[in-house]
Amino acid sequence: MNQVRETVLKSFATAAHDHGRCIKTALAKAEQACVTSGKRLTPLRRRVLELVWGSHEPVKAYELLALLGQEREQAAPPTVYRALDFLQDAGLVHRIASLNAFVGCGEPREGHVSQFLICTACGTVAELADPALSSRIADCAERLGFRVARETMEIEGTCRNCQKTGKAGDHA
Amino acid sequence: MNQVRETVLKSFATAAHDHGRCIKTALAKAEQACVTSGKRLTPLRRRVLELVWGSHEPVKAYELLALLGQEREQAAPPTVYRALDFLQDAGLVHRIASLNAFVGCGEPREGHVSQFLICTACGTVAELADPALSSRIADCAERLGFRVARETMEIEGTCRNCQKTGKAGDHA
DNA sequence: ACCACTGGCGTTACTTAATAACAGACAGGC
DNA sequence: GCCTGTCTGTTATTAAGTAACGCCAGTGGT
Repeated sequence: MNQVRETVLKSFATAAHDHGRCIKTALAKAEQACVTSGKRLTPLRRRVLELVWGSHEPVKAYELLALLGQEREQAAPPTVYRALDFLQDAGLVHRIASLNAFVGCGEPREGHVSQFLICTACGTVAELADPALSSRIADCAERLGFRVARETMEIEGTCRNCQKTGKAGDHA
Repeated sequence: MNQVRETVLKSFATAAHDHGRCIKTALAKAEQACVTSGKRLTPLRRRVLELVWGSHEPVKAYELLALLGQEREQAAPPTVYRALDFLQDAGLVHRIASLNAFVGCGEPREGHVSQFLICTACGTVAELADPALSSRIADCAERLGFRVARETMEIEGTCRNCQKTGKAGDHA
């Protein structure tokens, strides 16, 4: 059985970790990824990415819109949705369908799988990248002649911290 | 490795299967389940369930609303959403988050897992219930001290039929 | 230098999705 | 009868997402 990826451990250690640094790293990686793949990380897109990375909690499109509205006159829905579309295509953010929200992706790579643990108490989201899961899915699908294009896995529950502190907030 | 459940095979065999019968069975099971658990499957709720079972394709809330509107004067969003909420709680329908849509559940049971194969060509959805997948998820989660409450798995791709016929419709 | 083409963005308007809050109806227990 | 809770009707509003059009800056060809 495979080692569970470090990404996850990091993300749930929110109390401890230096998030400013976390954002910087993410932005740097993103920039790098765009250079490599010839995609244009414009100021607007960069800023949206930065805002998404504001926390490890999923951010809603209209929240982003409001944030953008504070710093520039012009901010309509398409502004933010277009940026988000780009970022998704580039593998820099993931959309969490069950929450209608977005989170930054720590390991930009196109065609990336999308497996998340979502703590409904604190709202934190951790990305999982378990090859065993993916391959099990592939097995099931193949047996049915189904060709997999995209997998979405969103697991809600309570993270270790929130179990300890008995939190029960409603970030569902 | 476990046998993949029959449910799936049935659902993708849409061309062949007698859907009228399929609905009837589902409704009967639902009624039974409600009796057993002391829940009230009112005429409205029953009708909504029936409409959801109209096909094996996911149905949108506002489509249901329109259908309801044809047969009764009064049909506002809450009408249909409340019915859907009830049906979800009772485990009679599933919500497919990535599509904002609903499908009937062939095996009503509360706390049911939710694993779907979604054909983006024909729109058909098949429910998967693979214990191995669930247990692998549980493993990953446990290792991180994460307590799983609900799992959502939505796998998009192309079903066997559509691969053969080369269909490429956009039921994404 | 000029032109055409493209991609990114601004803007307006609209559709779809979902929920809040309040009011009436109705059923069952006492 | 009356109280209580649950189901439904109704109105209004918020959130989410998309369509369509036009401008402009950069790029590449001639």
